[in-house]
Amino acid sequence: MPHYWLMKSEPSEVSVDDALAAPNATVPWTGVRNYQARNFMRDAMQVGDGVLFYHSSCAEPGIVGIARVASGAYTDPTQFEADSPYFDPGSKKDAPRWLLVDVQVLHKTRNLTLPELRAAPELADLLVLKKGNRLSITPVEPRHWQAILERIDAA
DNA sequence: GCCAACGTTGGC
DNA sequence: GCCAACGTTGGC
Repeated sequence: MPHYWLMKSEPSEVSVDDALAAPNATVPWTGVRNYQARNFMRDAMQVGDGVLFYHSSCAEPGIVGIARVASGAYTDPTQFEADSPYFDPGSKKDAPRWLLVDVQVLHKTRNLTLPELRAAPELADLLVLKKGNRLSITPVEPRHWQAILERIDAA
């Protein structure tokens, strides 16, 4: 039983176009520094899970691509790189604190914007739309996944 | 740039 | 274990 996820990326860091341009359209999802998001990757994600690629902190936030989980969780190397913005001096090599998965973009979509998502009654319970939500990785229910695919094709 | 909301830290 | 202070996220 596959799971579905929404994963946020700042396009100024890694946009969907950046990901598509990478070898095999696959990028390591570096920089997750939140325990809940890490635990999703570690405990629940499986290779092949569906991913909604979301652009955050930009002019037009929204879902911009369909992707898949392309690896199991493994150590995020940037936590040990002193010159990285994701450096974590508290993480030890023999007990890494942070993990990542590889994400493969399958195709771009039109930008299904945040206002559109908010306007869709069937998406009222989508976690990323909840007030105060800051999680960079959230699970997506199958009915929401389906509704979002339909919304992308519509319009 | 502002600010609401949330997570983390650290003193006690 | 509590909670105030602080830092970060992310939409606007």
